[in-house]
Amino acid sequence: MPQTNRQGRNGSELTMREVAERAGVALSSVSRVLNNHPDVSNSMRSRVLAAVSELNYEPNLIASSLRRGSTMTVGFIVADISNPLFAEFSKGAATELDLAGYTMVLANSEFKRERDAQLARLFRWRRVDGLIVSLADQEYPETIAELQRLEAPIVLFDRDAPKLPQASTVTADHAGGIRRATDHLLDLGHSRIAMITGPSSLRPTQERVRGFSNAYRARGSRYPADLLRTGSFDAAFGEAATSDMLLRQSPPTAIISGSNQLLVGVLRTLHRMSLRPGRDIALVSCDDVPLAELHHPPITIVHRDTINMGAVAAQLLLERIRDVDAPPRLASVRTELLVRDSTFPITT
Amino acid sequence: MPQTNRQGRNGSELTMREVAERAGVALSSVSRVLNNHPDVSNSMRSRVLAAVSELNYEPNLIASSLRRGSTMTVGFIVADISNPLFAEFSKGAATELDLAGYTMVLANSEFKRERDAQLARLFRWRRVDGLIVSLADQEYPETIAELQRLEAPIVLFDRDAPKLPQASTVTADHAGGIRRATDHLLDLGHSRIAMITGPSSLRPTQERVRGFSNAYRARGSRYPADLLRTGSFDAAFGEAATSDMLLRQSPPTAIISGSNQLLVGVLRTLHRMSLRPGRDIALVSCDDVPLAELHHPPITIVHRDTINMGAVAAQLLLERIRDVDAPPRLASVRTELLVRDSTFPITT
DNA sequence: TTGTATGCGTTATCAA
DNA sequence: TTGATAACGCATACAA
Repeated sequence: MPQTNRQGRNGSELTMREVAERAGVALSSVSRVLNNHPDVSNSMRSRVLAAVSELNYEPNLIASSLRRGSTMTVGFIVADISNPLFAEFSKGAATELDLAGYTMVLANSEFKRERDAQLARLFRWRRVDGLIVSLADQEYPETIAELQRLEAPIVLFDRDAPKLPQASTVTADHAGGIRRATDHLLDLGHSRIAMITGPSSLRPTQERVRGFSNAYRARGSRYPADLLRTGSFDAAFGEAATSDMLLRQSPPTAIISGSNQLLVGVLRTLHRMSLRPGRDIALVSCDDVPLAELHHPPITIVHRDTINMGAVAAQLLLERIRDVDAPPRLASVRTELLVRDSTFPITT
Repeated sequence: MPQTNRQGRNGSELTMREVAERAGVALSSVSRVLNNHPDVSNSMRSRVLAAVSELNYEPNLIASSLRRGSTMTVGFIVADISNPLFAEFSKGAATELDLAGYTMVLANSEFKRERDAQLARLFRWRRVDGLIVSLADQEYPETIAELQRLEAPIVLFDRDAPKLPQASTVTADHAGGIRRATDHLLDLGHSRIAMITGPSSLRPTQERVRGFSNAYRARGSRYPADLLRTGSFDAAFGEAATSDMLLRQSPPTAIISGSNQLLVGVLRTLHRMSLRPGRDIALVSCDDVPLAELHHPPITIVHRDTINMGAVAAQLLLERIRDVDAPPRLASVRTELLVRDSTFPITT
């Protein structure tokens, strides 16, 4: 005999079967009542519900998922769950999904592309109804292959993946934000502007570089290629890159940091070198966090509504879960420049 | 030619049945091979695996869960997923659970106690194999009732719940940390020390108050009750409480903030009042975040290893998932005082 | 070592 | 409107 024990009188799980017996009706009727099927009489409904509460019956969502073919579950693969920014994305998404009755499963790739692929497979095996992915590497073939095999809808979170044309995408206007930041600095008289940002293979980086370049080009010049550093999103990279650039013969007079984590590294180096933002060097970073607001002086920021961005991702996904034929969509969240005291006119 | 789509020919799912047919063996043999059952011949293994890869078979974890009675899934209810601290707890837990083959489902109560209860029920219905909970309210009867009905093991995360004696608990030595922080301030000559911390109904708050009180009592005095403010963990409360206290006739000369979020509020008020920590007022906060490290001046912190705390929670849970008879355990993570420039000797 | 057969708890189809 | 019954895909007791 296959043995399973949960609750219930004799050690086996309390199921609809017992409820049906108690109410003196058929198993199928219990199911209908519990699923609000239209064709149930009031007397049937009350008899069943009485039995349900007497026995303290609890539905088994696993069995339900198997039978229905849908798990009411959505996966979200993020690159770094401990980054408060990702935490806010996931909060926005989770709130929206909850409202629709979906449970979000959050997974962390730790910026490892192999992990992306693994997780995509695991989610497929778990039969999620949809997937939101902020890939560690938007080109990695294994990951793309795994995602292509997924029949559930996909939303790419701030990533480009031409090989996944069936996916919806949510992004932020990084190019516009950095364009405004660069214009702001150029207007203040800075010409040696450094930009330190993430991996060059990721959309946010590509967009930021584009915005940076556009600002210079609009003035008939080219951006200083020696002052552009792409690499990764972590503090250590920000720290090293800042150090490097400031030790040059002609150091930058302004720095643009491409993320909150990079900002931590940039500030570590500046503090170590006793350079004060807003006085000795101009500083702009991306995404508003307490550190930026409460730093002395407060730091100028390219801001976006992170909670909302998560919510939009969830909406795009739900749209396609509900309507299989809905075409993939692209949504972009706007950015805005919050000018604070870390940027100042250069005096030559 | 391996079929690339996991849907079978007729649109229905590709199952072990097809694999068995393709390999010319019984359905059960496929299952045995895939589950590494000891009694399988090498020839059987290779035949089955060949068919599996030819057909691109993918297991259905939902069906497997139903049959096995275990979902290889663990729930984690946190009060505020967007707080970087909780994000780190969950990262530590997820990493540990992953290693053991479990998938973590993170849920956010937003510090709403009704949400705790709802989520506990949902997780029960989803048949999670275990649950880690950082309750919004450790007394709320509905939540306690829901948790009591869960037959899967529970780990309380930095919470006390005497009504749940079957649960393991992981906590941090908040009392010791605050005791050291208070001693530090008293040694520096401060006597009007304010403490602003979370809800008085939660363990961390209770422990902090205890540590605060102990420090004074060890010196034969009592802590200044008018300077203790408990309330909530958010920045708004920190901002208001700080404001209140500083506008009194005899304001504190030092402030202890009970969380990273409260710190944000405290600093907002101090900045607004142009009071500089480390010069005009001494400041200690709990949990090291970039803001504390990179603030000017850097802020003295009661530190704990958050990632590790998450990992320990996962370990306690796995211990009881694997051995049903294992007794509940209590683990405590140590805290340490990181003395920085925000604390200084008072000059009267 | 392998095959046969059953049931996990639910939903959906079909008659009644 | 209700009831009987057949899947959903898999893992296991048992027979061979």
